Amino acid sequence: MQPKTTLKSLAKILNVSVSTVSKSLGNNDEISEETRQRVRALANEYNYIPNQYAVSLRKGTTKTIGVIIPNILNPFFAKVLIGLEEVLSKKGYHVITSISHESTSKEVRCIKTMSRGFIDGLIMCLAKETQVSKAYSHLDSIVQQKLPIVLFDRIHNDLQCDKVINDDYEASYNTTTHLIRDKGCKNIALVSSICGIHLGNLRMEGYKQALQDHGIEVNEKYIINSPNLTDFTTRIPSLLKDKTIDGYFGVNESATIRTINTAKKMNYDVVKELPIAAFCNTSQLRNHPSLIIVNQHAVEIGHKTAQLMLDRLQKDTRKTYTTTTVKASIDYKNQRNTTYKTH
Amino acid sequence: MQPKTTLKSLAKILNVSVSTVSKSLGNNDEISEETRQRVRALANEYNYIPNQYAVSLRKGTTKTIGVIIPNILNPFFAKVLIGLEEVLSKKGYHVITSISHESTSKEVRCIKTMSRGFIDGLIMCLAKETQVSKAYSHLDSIVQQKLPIVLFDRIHNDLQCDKVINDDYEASYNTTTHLIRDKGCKNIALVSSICGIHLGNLRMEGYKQALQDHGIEVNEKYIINSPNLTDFTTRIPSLLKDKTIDGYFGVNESATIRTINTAKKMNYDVVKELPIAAFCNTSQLRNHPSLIIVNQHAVEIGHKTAQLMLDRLQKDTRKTYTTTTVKASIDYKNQRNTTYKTH
DNA sequence: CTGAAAGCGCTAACAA
DNA sequence: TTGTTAGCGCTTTCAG
Repeated sequence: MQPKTTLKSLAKILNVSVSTVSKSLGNNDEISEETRQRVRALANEYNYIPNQYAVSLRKGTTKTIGVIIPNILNPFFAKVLIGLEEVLSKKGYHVITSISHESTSKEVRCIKTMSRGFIDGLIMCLAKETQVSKAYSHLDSIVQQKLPIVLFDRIHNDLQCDKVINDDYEASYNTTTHLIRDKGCKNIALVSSICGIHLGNLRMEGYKQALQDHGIEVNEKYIINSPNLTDFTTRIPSLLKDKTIDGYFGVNESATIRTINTAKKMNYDVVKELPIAAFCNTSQLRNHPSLIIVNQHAVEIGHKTAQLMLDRLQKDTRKTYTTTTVKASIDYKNQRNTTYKTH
Repeated sequence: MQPKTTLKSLAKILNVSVSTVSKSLGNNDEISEETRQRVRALANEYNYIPNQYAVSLRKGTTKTIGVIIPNILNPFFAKVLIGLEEVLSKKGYHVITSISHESTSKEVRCIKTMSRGFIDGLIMCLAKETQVSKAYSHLDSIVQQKLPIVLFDRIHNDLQCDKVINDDYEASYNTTTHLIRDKGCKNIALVSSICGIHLGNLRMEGYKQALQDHGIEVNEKYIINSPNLTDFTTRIPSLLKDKTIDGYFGVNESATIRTINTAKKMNYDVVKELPIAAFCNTSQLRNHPSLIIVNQHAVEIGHKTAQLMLDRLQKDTRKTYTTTTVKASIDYKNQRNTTYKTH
């Protein structure tokens, strides 16, 4: 290691006290303009960067936000992360990211490492296992510690914190309606591998309600709803062979991909033959010429989530927690309909 | 904030000194077994977690590794990240990630924030802009600071540090050979959007050499090599219309996706009609029934990179730097041929 | 076996 | 306008 540039070393060179240097760098007007300039010049020359650990220890604030996401390979989460970073880093916050790999125990571990001393706030999306088993006790302990927390996408309603979600029910309802009204579909198959996750259930309900509101009976034969992608291997082929089906709705990305690829293996290009709508963030699928994309506006979810965290960090006296909905839009005309609704 | 559990607070309760508590928790045998147990029990009860910032400040070591990747939406990088985390977190290291968005100035900013006080070592993949402009001076300053650094995938040969790469030239050579020998291709089109990146050039050379070695002349008409994806929009259609082409080689993922989707828009299912080989990490493409996948073994690149960092952190007296090659394999038979070669 | 004390680099009262 | 001092939470000599 090179002899590190610290306040002390700068002070020595300039023959002033450490606190003078500290104040100068903080542009404190207790210090004469002249001294401030001398200090700044030298600090610059020596490429001085304050030691974040010392600052944090002293100030009791860390200027870093922890983020826990379930799966980095899902581009939805990658995009949210980009959005988070954009607004957080602009405000001088660092972002440290951990991945729970959809497991509750990993989630607990991540929280434990981050939650004391290390971060000022926690942003997270619940692991699948956590939502399915409804084991939320590890979250309570964060709230008790008064560590600000913002949940996004997969939330736990009872937790006292800010939340950001999609309008999953409405988006699903509208998409199904679009397939019925504009595409003339009557027998719409639904594929989902997020059974058990709350937003998965909402999307399912939106689909069913839209069918009913248009006088179409729900047919369980047309629905694959299993958390296990391997179930798909056996069930998709029979679905695809059912020629009464005249439209598809992929309620999540991996289920959609699995369906399309299985079809390809059977030498059947579903996307070309039938209208397919899907929640989707992969560029691969998004650029697909004929897919009807449900755009979740992941980056904006990141922005909104980060903003809520920032607000909370500034004025945590405010006791009311908000749930913000970022509306998904259907990109069948390449249009963007993003609007926020706070309640 | 709840009154925080610190060494001090535990010491007070137990009526011992802070240092006794500290040593007990460190399982120091200066302290009697009995006392150690009492301390451990209480620490457990109060859910004590040491303040990382204080520890780092005191020890002069941070137990965190900074990672800079160019683009989180590229699943190759996401997978490397997973690999890095797996081995680093097992050794008690935290990982903080920043994204350079392929820009040199962002890269400089990331390095600046991380490089003093904050991290023990830096793992990075160069931004496209950095490689194209060959502006490497910001890296020299890290080396001067004696901060351990490991480069992966897109490296800078002259930098004195450990490196992990794919055998890009050979992988490309072998893939092209496979298309020629096993698939009977003679006129193989190549698409690339990583022109200017060193490994992009290597893959290009591997392709050309394989052609020549099999007595096939390189035809520039068959090659799209532009850093700009929008160029593809104009050039791909004429490529696709050229019926003398009997095989495709996608030298990177986004170029491949763009090509396949453009074909689809033209109602032409290339993948079904012709052999297509591609460097690829997206599950969407990977599961594609008839694609010939060049598997880069991204997760293992992460493992290897992390291991090199760990080694360097332990015994940095060793002066020689190694470049490790993780061999890519061609998954045309769903086989896995991963081997390492260190030179 | 246990404790007192110093100090990592920084900030912020309080003195001068 | 500048400097002195105390202390954030922790580890680690050194003394008892």
